[in-house]
Amino acid sequence: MVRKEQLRPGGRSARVQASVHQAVRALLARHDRAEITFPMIATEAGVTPSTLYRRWGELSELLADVAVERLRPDTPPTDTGTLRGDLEAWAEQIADEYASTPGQAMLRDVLAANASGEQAFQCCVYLREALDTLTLRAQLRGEFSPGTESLIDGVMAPIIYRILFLGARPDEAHVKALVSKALHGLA
Amino acid sequence: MVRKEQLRPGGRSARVQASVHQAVRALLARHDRAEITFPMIATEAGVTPSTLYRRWGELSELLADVAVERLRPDTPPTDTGTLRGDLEAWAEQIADEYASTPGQAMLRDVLAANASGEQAFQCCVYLREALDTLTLRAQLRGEFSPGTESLIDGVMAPIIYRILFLGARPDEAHVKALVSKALHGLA
DNA sequence: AGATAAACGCAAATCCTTTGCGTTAGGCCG
DNA sequence: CGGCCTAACGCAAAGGATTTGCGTTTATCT
Repeated sequence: MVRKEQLRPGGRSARVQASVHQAVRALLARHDRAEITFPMIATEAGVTPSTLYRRWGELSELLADVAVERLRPDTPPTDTGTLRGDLEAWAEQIADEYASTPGQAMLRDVLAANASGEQAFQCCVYLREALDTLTLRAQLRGEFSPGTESLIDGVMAPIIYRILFLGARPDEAHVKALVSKALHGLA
Repeated sequence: MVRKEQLRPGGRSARVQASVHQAVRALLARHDRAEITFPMIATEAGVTPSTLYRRWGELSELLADVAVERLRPDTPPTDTGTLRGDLEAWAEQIADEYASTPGQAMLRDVLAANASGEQAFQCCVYLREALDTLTLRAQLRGEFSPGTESLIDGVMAPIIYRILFLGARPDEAHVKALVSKALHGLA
């Protein structure tokens, strides 16, 4: 039921969307997500509940929208001088972000809404773009990179898997081992 | 709100639980999961809705309970004679099962309920047990196995990651490559 | 067998969700 | 620039879902 494609880009629609997103962020800060409802968000945002029902359909869709926006990286991955260093630093950062309580909640929101949405895919695109950046950077240095797909399989997937199913991020040594193994496979 | 620990094991409680679980499976077979509600399940199971609300609290908890039961493997992984063969066959089977439409829905149910439950962990335990079996089997043959943790990182996590975030399982060649890489790392 | 409390059924009250209709205000074209 | 078209919204009523108090059933323990 997400209608981003046919949304009018400017004016009132945009204001409503911004107001609603901000309301969600504000409510997430002071309530358990299980308590949050459309009427609550509507009051906070100054709109009527029916607007939310028509535009987002389900609460999980709206929460996923907000989560994807929060998961979008604001800065490119830091440049440490080597692919190994870049990967280690970036993987640690992602692990911290996604394993935090709000991070885990955002991951779940994004996956729960996936039935009818594309948020999970978009979330995955962010990771892929970052890995593309690191790979390109490595190539410019003359280093060899195993490539984005291998890095997703070897580094990202294990980290995300452990966060989702075990509720805890792998420790620093484990992340380094994953990076080593991913870089070791090809060379 | 899951109270399995303090549930009375036998008698009426057990009958209600069985009836409710069966009702959920029946409803999942003929309705979209978005349409399913507690009152609907209650009617199908012959109980009152308040029983469901008190015992499971949220619909996602009940759906996750049913999903975990369905994801529990009924047979041990097939023995092909080599660890590589075992891993390939088992990974293919898991990929098929989890990537199917009901499989994806079950995965999402399990993860969505994780906020207050332990279903995701239990689901992960099944995979770990199967990998333990394969590792033990390999050791009895005199083969070397990289170990359960490495196999989770190298084979299971990438498969599950791609199913969850991309909505599609890796193809057969990709799975074989994952197994090869996992077995190649140590030796 | 009797006591105890968990689990359930029932029903009322509350809240969420859906939906029809009128109004507002972007976007577009003459 | 002015007017048309319709997406998006607000409002309110109707329909379900959820919660909760209370009495009853029944599993468990002594």
